[in-house]
Amino acid sequence: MHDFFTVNQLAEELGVTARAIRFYEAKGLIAPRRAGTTRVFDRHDRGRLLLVLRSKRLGFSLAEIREYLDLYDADRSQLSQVGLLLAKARQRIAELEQQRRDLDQTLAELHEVAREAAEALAAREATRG
DNA sequence: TTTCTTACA
DNA sequence: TGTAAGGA
Repeated sequence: MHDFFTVNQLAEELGVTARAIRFYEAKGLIAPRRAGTTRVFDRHDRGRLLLVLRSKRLGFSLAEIREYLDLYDADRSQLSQVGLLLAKARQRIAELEQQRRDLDQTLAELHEVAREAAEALAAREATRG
C-alpha cells in the first residue's frame, strides 16, 4: 500500500500528534530520513514508532525504550537486546505486582471500614426500633 | 520527574 | 526549528 509516510499521516494513523512524533525524534527514539526539510518515514521508522507506543502502554519510560531500540542497531545477534527486554519486563512485572499488593491492601482496609460502618448503622437502627 | 503541548522568534 | 515555559 504505502511505502512512505509523512509525520501527519503517521500521527493520524497512530492517534498521536505530529508534535509528539517530533518530540520522540528529538529524544533519539526515531530517526526518519529527510527529503529536504520534510521527514520521510518508511516501514522501518513506522515499526519503531509502533514499538515506542506499545512500550509506552506497558509503562516504560522513553529513556528505557531508547535503550532498547539502540541495541537493535548495535547488536547483530540481538542477544543483549532480548536480555534487556527480559530484565525490563521482569522489573515492570515486579512493579505492577507490588502495586497490586498495595491496591489489595487498601481495598481490604476499605472493605473493613465499610463493614464496620454498616454494622454501626444497623445497630443504631435496631435500638431505635 | 517525565512527557508532552503551547507559544514565540 | 529550537526552546522556554507550563500542564498533567
